[in-house]
Parts: sequence; structure tokens; C-alpha cells
Amino acid sequence: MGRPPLKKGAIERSALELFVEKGVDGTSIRDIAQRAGVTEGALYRHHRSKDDLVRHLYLQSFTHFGEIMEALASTSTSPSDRIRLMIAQLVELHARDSYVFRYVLVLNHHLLKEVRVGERDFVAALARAIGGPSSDFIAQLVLGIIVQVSVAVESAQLPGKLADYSPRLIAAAMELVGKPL
Amino acid sequence: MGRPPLKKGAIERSALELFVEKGVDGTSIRDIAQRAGVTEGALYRHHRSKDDLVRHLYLQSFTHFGEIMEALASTSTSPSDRIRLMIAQLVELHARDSYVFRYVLVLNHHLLKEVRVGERDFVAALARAIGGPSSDFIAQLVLGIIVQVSVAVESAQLPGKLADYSPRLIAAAMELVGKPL
Amino acid sequence: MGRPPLKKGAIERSALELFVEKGVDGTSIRDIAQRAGVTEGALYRHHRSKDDLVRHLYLQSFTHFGEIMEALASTSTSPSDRIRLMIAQLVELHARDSYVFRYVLVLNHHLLKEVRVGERDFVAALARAIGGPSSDFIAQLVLGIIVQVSVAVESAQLPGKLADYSPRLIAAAMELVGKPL
Amino acid sequence: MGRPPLKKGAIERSALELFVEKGVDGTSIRDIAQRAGVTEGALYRHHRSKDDLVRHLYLQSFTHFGEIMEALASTSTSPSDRIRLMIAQLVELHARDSYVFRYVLVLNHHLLKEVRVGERDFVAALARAIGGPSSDFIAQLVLGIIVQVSVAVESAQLPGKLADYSPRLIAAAMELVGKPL
DNA sequence: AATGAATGAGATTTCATTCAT
DNA sequence: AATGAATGAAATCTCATTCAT
Repeated sequence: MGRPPLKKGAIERSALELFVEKGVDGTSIRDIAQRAGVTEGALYRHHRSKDDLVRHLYLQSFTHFGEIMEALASTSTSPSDRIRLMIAQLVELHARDSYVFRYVLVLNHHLLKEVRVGERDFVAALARAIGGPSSDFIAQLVLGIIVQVSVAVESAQLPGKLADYSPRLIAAAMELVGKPL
Repeated sequence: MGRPPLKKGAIERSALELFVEKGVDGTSIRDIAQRAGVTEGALYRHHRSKDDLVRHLYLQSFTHFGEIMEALASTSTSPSDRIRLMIAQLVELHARDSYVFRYVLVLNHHLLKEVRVGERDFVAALARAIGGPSSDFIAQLVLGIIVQVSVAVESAQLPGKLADYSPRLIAAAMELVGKPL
Repeated sequence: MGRPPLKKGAIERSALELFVEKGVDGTSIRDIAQRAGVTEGALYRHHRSKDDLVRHLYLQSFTHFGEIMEALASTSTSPSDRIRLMIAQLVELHARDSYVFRYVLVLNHHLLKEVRVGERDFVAALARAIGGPSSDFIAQLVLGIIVQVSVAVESAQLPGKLADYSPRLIAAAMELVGKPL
Repeated sequence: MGRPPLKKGAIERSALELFVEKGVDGTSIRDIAQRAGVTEGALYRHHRSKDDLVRHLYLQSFTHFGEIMEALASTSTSPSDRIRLMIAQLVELHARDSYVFRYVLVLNHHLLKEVRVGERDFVAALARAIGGPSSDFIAQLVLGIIVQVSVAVESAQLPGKLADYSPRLIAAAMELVGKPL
């Protein structure tokens, strides 16, 4: 009946990008509105506050990752293949949209605590696939190398792009998991 | 000389802690002053601006890390031992002062780029010790697992404290370096 | 004619209530729309602006009061009875709809000044019925005790409801008028 | 040590006046700052929020009134004289500072509820002096005529100023109290 | 007649910084 | 060396109003 929410998507995308580029606190509503080609008030039609927007994006992205990773977790291949697929998927997710990847994995560790209660949790899914007594710890190791390399690439500490390191990353991850290729 | 600057230390320490806890942009001068038990103006006696304080702390911490790591790099032990010592030292540095560790390693500073030009660079030192064509990449892997586990511990995603994971972290790092214990 | 304006009544009633409860400036268009079960735009179908709505309601209520009081003013009973009837009527008007009563009498409108020029003015009607050199002053006294007790009851400073105080209020008012019961 | 708070008084006075003139919600921080000859931020050095300022002024004024009225309540004159003194004092308080008078008596009835718990309460003091079973009710009548006439004078519905009506107001009040002069 | 997204202006509040004390 | 009131700019958010649907 009223206008369709033409700008909602632009607002959320702009926010996501800016949060990753400059940090949540380093991004102003005006920054978001400008990039989205909208006035500042428009944001509040769709989200009650900046904080609300931050959470919404986080929850959405986190759940998105969770769904993808859980789908892989229940494939019928061998355990070892499953792990390799999931690790490759993480790199693939970065390739597809490095902003979402970084928003979920590099930023906002304090939201992580809230969100991991009940939401589809890709970290838990990975740990489950790895199995064994140290699975939580090892899952963190795997995430750690991917995240660190992604950050290093982004900040030009390492040359090229993340995909260039994909095979070596996967090999390293499999080693950490205890199943060398 | 005149009176010693009684509050300078408190200001810098408070700033460091708050920058780690809430991020640089999430920390106000008032926050810092309050934690240091000082008023807002006092900060400007010692630093020209907030940005100046941020840089000063970063440079100081980064150089501190660099000196320690470079000292280890020139010990006379075997290459393999040297690497193990350096990795163990990173974990030890976290144990000694997790705030400095996180300020340097977790806050993904745009400052990192500036500072790595010319300052004593512990990342470069680690890479040199590792050697070989992929040394920069492998150094990032090693940093990645330590950083990630430190963050996971801090945010209670992993139980206990970082030191509890020290042997396993060192073992994993040596594996990444290609020199299993 | 076209369809009847189903929501007009709800909008105006909601506005009236909210203006009394939170003040005109403390009430937003959104507040009104929400209580009326309508969206913000709907209001502008019936009134050109918020200010227009405020005036319309005020004028309507003020005139309504004026008509009732003037009708009483021209009854054929004795002067003393006439006054008593009018005072009783004010209390009765509060009982019938305390929102309208308070909108007209408690919100000390700058509008009052405008509206009293030319509209059916119940304050003037009351003063005329009282008569004598101080009639305007005495009319204010009478209004004052009714308004004050109504506010005190509404804010629970006095127990019960206004009607409980009706006989005593009328007696007090007659005393002020100089015609004790 | 720091600057003395030169502007605090001006800010509070300006706020008080504007709140009375335009209502709390009708008064912006900018309005207050402008009248006080200060920038908007200055207000927040002395009060945490606009609401805080509103409350502070209310509490202060209310208590001020309470102290004065309670002092009169314990004078050694006859009960009848005491009441007359208190009524006269209310009119006098309006003469001395009609803004404070109106801020306490005409505005913000919702704060009244909070404040009357525990603070020096001039309404209660008046009721106590009046005595008898209906003392609370009668106190409201007395307040009602003073408030109403003060508002009528302010909005030019009655000519002159409140003081012009002082003898007649006191006489009317004594009548309501049941002790005609 | 009604919707509700979007606007543009303005409201409240925060904050790095300055400066009189 | 330190205080803390005050500034000025910017941040978050609200709101009356408009307009495509």
C-alpha cells in the first residue's frame, strides 16, 4: 500500500560495508545514509537505533553462515572430506562476500556471545565435524588462520588476495585438524 | 627537574585498557580520565590529542614486542629451537600483559601499516626466523592461531585462560612451521 | 456521498486524549496515529496540520461548552438557581467527559485568547450570570476550585473522583458567589 | 581549581522561565542556551539531561516553598491568623517571583506526585494549618483560586496584576476555610 | 480513504579540545 | 601538573510533513 521499501537494502548494505571498513563506532549514521543515497532519518524507518541495525546485521549474517555450514555438516561424504569441504567453504564465503565474512569473523566479538545462544552456530558446526575432545580448540585454530590471513591480505601485509592462499590455507587447516591431505 | 608526572602512567594505562575493551572510537577522553582518576584536561598535559595518545601507545607496544622478539631471533640455538622460543614468547607476552598483547595484535589498526615501516617489527622477525619462500604467510598463520585462541578465551568461547592452551598452541604452531616437535 | 470517514473520529479522539495526557508538544503525530490504529499519513486526510487539529479540537470543545452554558444562562429560574445550575453543570461536564473538560480548562492554552474573541464563551456566560462589578473575577474563582480539585483528583492527590466532591464544590462555589446555599 | 561555574545560574534561570512561558516540551535546549548566553553543551556540565534539569528545578522550588510555608505553620499566632498568613504568603511568593510560583503550581503535575513523597510539602503544611476532616480538600480550593487568578492575570483574561486581587483573594480563601475575616 | 517510506529540519546529547583558574 | 567550565562541531535520534502506491 505505502511505498515499497526501496532503500532498505541499500541502507543495510552500506552499513555492513562501513562497519567493516571503519568499525561500528567509527561509522556515523550520516556515513551510512550518504553511501546509501538516503537522508539520515530513513534509517529509523527500518531499525530503531544504530545498535539495532548492528545486531540485525550480525544475527542475519551469523545465521546465514550457520545454515550453510550445517548443510555441509550433514553431507554423506567421509568425515575427512566433510571437514575439508567446510574449510573450503569458509574460504569460498570470503571470496563471495568478504564484507559479510569480516563482519562476522573479525568484528564485534562481544555480540558473538549473545548470538551463539540458540542461533545456527557455524563455529559449533565446524567443531562437531572435527570431533574429538579438543574439537572446540581446533575449530578456533582453523578459524584463526583463515581470519588472520584475510586481515593480512586486506591490510596489504600479504600480497594478492585471499583466494591465492586458498590451497595452502586448506592444507594448513587439515594439518591442524590432524588429517593431512 | 620539576615534579614527576604522577598521573601520566595512570592515564596511559587506562587508555590502553579501554582501547582494548571498547575500541579506540568507543572510548572517550572522559572515559580515560575517569578510570585514571583524573580530569579531562590532564590528558592534554602529556599528549597533544587523542590520536597522539593512540599512536604513542601503539608505537611503544609494537616496539616493545619487536625488541623482545628480535633479541630471541639472534640467540645461538638451533633454528628450530629459535622458532619454538619465539612462539612460546608470544604466549608468554600475553600472559604477562594481555592488554598490550591485544592492543598490538587484535585491534586491527590502520596504524599497523605505518608502524611496520621502520619500527622494530616482531612479525618480520618471526618470518625471518621461519625462513623459506612462504615465511611471511606462515608467520601470519602462527599469529592467527594465537590471536584467535586469545580472543576466544577472552570472550569465554573457550574455557580457562590462554596459558592452559600454551603447549597445544606451541605444538600446532610448530606443525604449521613444518617442524613438528 | 462517498464513504464515511471511518477513522476521523478515532483520530480526533486519540489526539484529544493524548493532548490532555502528555500535552500538545509532548504528543507526536505517530502517538496519535498509533492510538487511533491508523498510520501517520491518515491524519492529513482530515486536517492540514497538527496545529490545525489542535485548533479544531479546541474550538469545537470550547464552543460545545459555551452552548451548554449559555442555554442554562437563559433559563427562567431565579438568578441564584441559575448560578447553581451552571456550577453543577461544570461538574457534570467533567463527569461526562473529563478529557474534553481538561482540554478546555486545564491546558492553559495560548489558544484561549484567540478563541474567546467571538466564540460562544462559557466563561463570559458564567460571569454574566453572576453579575456585579467583580463578576469576571468571581467567575475565575469558581473555575479555579473546580479545575484544581479535578487536577488533584486526577493526580491522586485527593482520593476518589471529582463527583465525590460535587456537593461540597457547589457549596463552596455558591459561597464565593456570595449566595450561600 | 577549574573555572568557577559562571553560567550555571543563568542556565537554570533561563530554563525555569522558558519552561513556564512555553512549557517543558515546548522549550528546546537551544532556547535555554540562547537565553543564557551559552552554547548547548554547557548545560550538560551541570545536568545530565533535560529531564534532570526539569526535576532539579522542580525539587528545588518545591522545597523552597515548603520551607517557607512550614516556617509560618509553626508561628505562635492564633490558628486563624496562621492560615491568613500562609494564604498571604502564597500571594507574596507569586509577587516575588511569578516564574517559580507558576513552575511549581501551574506546571508539571506529574512531577508533583514524585516530589510530594518526602520533600517539604507546602500543600500538606497548608492542609495541616487548616485542620479538620476536609483539610486536604479545602487546601486545594485555596490553591485553586490563587492559581486560577494568577493564570487569568498572566493571560490577560483579568486586567492588572495578581497583587491587585490580593485582598479579595485572601478574603475569598478565608471564606473557603470557614473563617471569614 | 489510507498506507508507510522517505524527507528535511531540528531536537537531545556526546565529545575532543581549550582555557581561565 | 592539574582542574573543570565552556566551546563548537558532530553524533544519534525525533518529528511534522509529503508523496508514490
